[in-house]
Amino acid sequence: MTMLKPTSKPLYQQVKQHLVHRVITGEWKPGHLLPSETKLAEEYGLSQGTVRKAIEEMASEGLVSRQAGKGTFVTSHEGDYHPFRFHKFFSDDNQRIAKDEAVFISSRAATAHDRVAKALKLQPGSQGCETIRLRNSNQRPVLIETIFLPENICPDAKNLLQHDKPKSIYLFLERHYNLLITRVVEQVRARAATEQEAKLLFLNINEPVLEVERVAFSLGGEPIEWRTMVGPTDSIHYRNDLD
Amino acid sequence: MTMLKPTSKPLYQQVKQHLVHRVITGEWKPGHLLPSETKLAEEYGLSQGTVRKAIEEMASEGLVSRQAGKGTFVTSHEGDYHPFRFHKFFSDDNQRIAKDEAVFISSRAATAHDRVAKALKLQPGSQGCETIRLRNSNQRPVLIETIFLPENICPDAKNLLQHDKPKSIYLFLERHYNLLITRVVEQVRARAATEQEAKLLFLNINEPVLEVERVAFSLGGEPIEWRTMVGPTDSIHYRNDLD
DNA sequence: CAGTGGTCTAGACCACATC
DNA sequence: ATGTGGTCTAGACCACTGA
Repeated sequence: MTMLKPTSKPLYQQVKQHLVHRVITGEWKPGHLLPSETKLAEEYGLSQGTVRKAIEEMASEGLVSRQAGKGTFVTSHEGDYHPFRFHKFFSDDNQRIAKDEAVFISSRAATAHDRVAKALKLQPGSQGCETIRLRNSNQRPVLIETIFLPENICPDAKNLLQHDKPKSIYLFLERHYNLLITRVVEQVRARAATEQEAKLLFLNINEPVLEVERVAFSLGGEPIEWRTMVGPTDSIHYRNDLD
Repeated sequence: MTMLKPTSKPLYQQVKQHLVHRVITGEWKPGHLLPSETKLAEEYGLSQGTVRKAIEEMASEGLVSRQAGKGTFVTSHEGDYHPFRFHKFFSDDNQRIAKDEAVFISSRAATAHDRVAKALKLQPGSQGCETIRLRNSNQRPVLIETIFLPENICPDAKNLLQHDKPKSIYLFLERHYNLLITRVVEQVRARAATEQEAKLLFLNINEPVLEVERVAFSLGGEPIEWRTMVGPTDSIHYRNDLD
């Protein structure tokens, strides 16, 4: 029987905390079955109702999912606190367009044009690093990402990016600049594909594409990154879940 | 003692639905104190635990807030539950495209086509009410809304809508059917305008438009409404704020 | 069939608010 | 002192799952 610290916190909270710990440390991996309420109640020396309340909170937070008759399973929590949580593009068969490695097209020094400078509150003509990547879905290029990072905030980004080629820019910003992105604002539009876009995405020119323009802010509320994501939406879409 | 319908739904769900109704209809107004669990349990002829579970769900959804020793209060849902909180369209000068009255084009009985039936989990061929509205920005039509409401959930919607012409469908659903919309899922795509759309929006045919397809769910998690919102994005955009 | 989670009951004790 | 919600227990019955 597992012992709990004799704090004043409610027992079900302590149980929840302990169960979360066991999930995080990998004792129960994503997709795996947890012991039944009865077993856990016995293990912790508590009633089933108390353990139930702990598990129900975890379920409501999406850490586990419950199925009557089968049991409680650890959710594959690729979903919530990972660096792709801002990525809203999904294929029409419900796969997130971010798992596969992005293809790096180029990474070069660039001047912030008006649209970028305004969004990131930079002096007009400020220097930075512009990176272009391509994302695939079902072996087909579906998304062009154009990413601008200001030189004054992210010095030497060009070389670091060319060396790292990270899957996630936000993981890269954490590692190299200690910048944690906590908020993004996106503007979504429909427009015709440019010649360059049509070429990269194997489209006809003037075909409709979705353009997402994003500004990412750090923990302190400072605008850090500007990017656009452009692609056709016949086999993928932008999904938004609101409550 | 209040009677509940002898359906197969769990009692606490029925109690919750009924309590929500009493809040919406103004029996208990924002800021007011609800009867105690004991009183309500007595009133409904159920155990305190069952009523408790109903109230706890309402609290977790922010409809009421609880204070030990004092009681349960209706949340002043001025800020959070307002009916336009799901409306993500803004003009490029940052005005929300929803304040002005929508122009009603038509409201007619219709059969749910495949896309609708699948999204709302209806039998193929189910009946319902299809409403088309137009929204303006700066004296120009910019958004076509096509709204489908199932007949079995929203009986007589056609006549009620033609009579009311409500600014907000969700306010309408609350008033007439006691349905509180708490969650929507949207899929956003870019595509070419159809002939009819081009005519209504003063566009050339095949011009790129943004299409937002939405499914709205009630408090109980049941899909209620299907709609699309279609428009050009040269003077407006779809904005998403993520943290 | 036995085991699981889902629902519902009926009690108990506690800390906190109010009067 | 009384009433509130917060926690905890111990049982009951159900529907669903899988062997």
